[in-house]
Amino acid sequence: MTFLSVYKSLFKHYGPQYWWPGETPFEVMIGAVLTQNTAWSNVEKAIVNLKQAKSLTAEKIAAMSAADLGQLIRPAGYFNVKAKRLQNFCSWFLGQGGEKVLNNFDDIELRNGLLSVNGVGPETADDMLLYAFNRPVFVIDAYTRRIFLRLGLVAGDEGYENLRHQFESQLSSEIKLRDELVNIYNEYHALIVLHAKEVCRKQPRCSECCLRSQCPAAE
DNA sequence: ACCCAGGGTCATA
DNA sequence: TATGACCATGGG
Repeated sequence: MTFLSVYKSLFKHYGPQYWWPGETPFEVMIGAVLTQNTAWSNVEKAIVNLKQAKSLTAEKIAAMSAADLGQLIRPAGYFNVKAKRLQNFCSWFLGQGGEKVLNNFDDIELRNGLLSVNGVGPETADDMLLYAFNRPVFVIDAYTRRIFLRLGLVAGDEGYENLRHQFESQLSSEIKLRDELVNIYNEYHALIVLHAKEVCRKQPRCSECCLRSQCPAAE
């Protein structure tokens, strides 16, 4: 059993997800911060507010007061913390020269830059790298840990980087074309989130799970 | 009324 | 390095 075979099962069962939900790369970046430990339905409301206020740009977010920004993103929760984080990110984004310049950074350089922003941790940075910048990074989240621990493919207590490299080294050894690898990382993470939310939670019956033939925990 | 959600930072030991 | 406290809204 491999990471690739699990991916194939999920893809066959659910089909492509075409993530990330967002109209522009910048919207994806903002959504990545807003969705930290928060349901996506709440993030959507915050993004609608930002759009209605015509404030979904790095310039506007960096310039407005933290209090005003906090009110706009309030439905996303932790609004005081996230207002500051969004401003930290937008200041950095503008300081680097914006999207045009950042697109020329290599993968490592861009990842380190994102991680240097206070409020952007490994998962948020990888969401941005994969879904806004189309870079080949595998996103690890709580769902990924749970599912693959259950499948017996990981120990479960590895650090973030360790786990990410496990997925990346194995998948990149099987998929040679960069664009194809990016596409698989993109769909894979989306499928993991979908599977965890829509199936494991609502319908925790192994006999109905599309991964049952690969899962030691299934009857 | 309770539980959790597509994390991250900071203060302690 | 490794825990714990803290942040906060909205849906099930």
